[in-house]
Amino acid sequence: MPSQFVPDMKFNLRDGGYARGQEGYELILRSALDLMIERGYRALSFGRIAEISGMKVGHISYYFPTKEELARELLDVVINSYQAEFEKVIHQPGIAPEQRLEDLIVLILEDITTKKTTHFFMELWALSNHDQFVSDRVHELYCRARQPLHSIIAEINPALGLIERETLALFISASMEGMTVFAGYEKPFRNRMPMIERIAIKSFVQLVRDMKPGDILETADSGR
Amino acid sequence: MPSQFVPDMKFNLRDGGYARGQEGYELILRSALDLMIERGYRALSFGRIAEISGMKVGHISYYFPTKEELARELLDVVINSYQAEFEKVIHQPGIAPEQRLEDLIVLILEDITTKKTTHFFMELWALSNHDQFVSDRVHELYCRARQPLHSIIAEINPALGLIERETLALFISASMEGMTVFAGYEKPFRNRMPMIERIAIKSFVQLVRDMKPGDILETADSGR
DNA sequence: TCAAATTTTTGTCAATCATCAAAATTTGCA
DNA sequence: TGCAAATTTTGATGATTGACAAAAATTTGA
Repeated sequence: MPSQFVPDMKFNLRDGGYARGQEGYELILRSALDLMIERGYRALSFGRIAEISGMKVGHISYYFPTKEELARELLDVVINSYQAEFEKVIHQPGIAPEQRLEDLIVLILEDITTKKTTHFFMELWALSNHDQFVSDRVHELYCRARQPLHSIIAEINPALGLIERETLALFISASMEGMTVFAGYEKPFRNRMPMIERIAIKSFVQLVRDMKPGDILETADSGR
Repeated sequence: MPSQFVPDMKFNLRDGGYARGQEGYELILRSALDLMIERGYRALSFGRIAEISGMKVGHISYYFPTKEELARELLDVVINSYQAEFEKVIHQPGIAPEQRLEDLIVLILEDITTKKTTHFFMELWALSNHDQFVSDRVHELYCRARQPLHSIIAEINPALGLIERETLALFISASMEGMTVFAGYEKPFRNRMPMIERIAIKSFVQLVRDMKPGDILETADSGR
C-alpha cells in the first residue's frame, strides 16, 4: 500500500542546477521522508528510495553523495517545516495569556497524534543518542518550540526568574512530548487524548500560575 | 573503547542444553544489549555481536535462528529486568501515600537519566512504530509500571473513578517519560533534573490531591 | 569409558547495501 | 545551428548482511 507523501516540506533551493534537478532532489527527499514515516530509519536505503521514486539507485547518490548527507538534508527540510509552523503560533493578537497557553497545549497535543510527528520524531530521538548532528538539530528545534511557551509563562507569572521560567517551559514541553509514547498515532491510549488535554490544561495552568519564586530552586537541605 | 556490559538482565533458562550453552546464550544477549545501548539498533548485526563477544558469526545463528528471534529474546530479557525492579517498589510498608508518590517520582526520574534506560527505551519507542511485537511488549511493561502509581492515586484521592485514576496515572507516567528526551543521559538539560524533580513532585501531588470527580470527563459542551 | 547430545568451527550463498566512474543528456553560448 | 561544458542518468563494484549446512570438537550421562 503506497502511502501519501507527507506534505509541508520546506525544501532548500539547489545551487546552479537544471530545473529538472530540483524536481529529482525534492522527489528523493519526499520518498525518503515517506520511508522514514512508513517503515522507519531502518528501511531508509538508496535502493528503496529508488524503488518508490522510480529512479535508479546510482541516481540518488548523485544528489546525495553519502547516505549521511541525505539523512542530514532530510532532517533539515523537515525540521524547517516545523519551525515555520511555530513561527505562526508566536504572533497572535491580544488574547489572554491563559487562553494562549491553552491553545498552545491543544495545538501541540493534537500534533503529536499525527503519524508524521509520532513516527518521525521517535526516529529522531533514537538517532540523536548516537549522532551529534541529529542531536543538535533536534534540540535546536525544541528550543525554538519552547519560546512561545516561555513568553506566555512570563506574562502569566512575571515574578518568576529566568531559570524558573525556562525550567517550567521545559517541564511542560517535555511532559507533552512524553504523551507521544502513549497517546500518539495508533498508540494504545490515543482515544484518551481528550481527557489528557483537559488534565494538561488544568495541571499546567495551575502550575504556572501558582509557582512562587524560589519554589523549585535548590535549597540548603536539598540532596539529603 | 569496549564498554561495560549492562548488568541486571533476567535471563530465561534454556531447555535441555549444556551449562556451556547457557553461557553462550547469555554472552550473546549481553553483547546484543551492549550494542543496542552503545550504538543503537542500527548496529545490531550477527557480525558485530560475534566481534565483541569473541564468537563466530555462524555461532550466533545457532542460538538464534533469525535476527528477529534474537531481538525478541533481548527485548524479553531486558523488559523482565525492569519488571523485576517494579515489583520491589509495590511492596512497601506503611508510608504515607504522598510520600510514596514522591519516592516513586524520584525513582523513575533518576532511572531515565541512566544510559541504559535513555538509549534502550528510545530504540524501543522507534521500533514499536513498525513492529507489533515490540509495541505489545513495551506497553505491557508500561502498564505494569503504572500499577503502583494507580494504587497510590486511589489512596490519596479515593473519590475518583476508575477511568479518572487510570488517566491520571497515564498522564503522570507519560509526562515523566517525556523528560527522557530533554534530561535523559547526556541530554542538554540533564543538569536541570533536580529542579525538574521538584516541579514534578509539586505538580503531580497537587494534581492528584485536588482533582475532583468529573473534572476531566467529557462534558456536553466539550468539543465546541 | 563410551556413545549420544550439544556446541563450535568453517565455509558458502544470495540478497542487499553504499559508492563510484563512465555514459548519456541537457544547457548556454558562439 | 553546433559545440563544449555542465548536469543528469545509468550500470557496475566491492563490502556487508542474515542465513544455512556440514564437519569438528566438546560435554554429558549412563
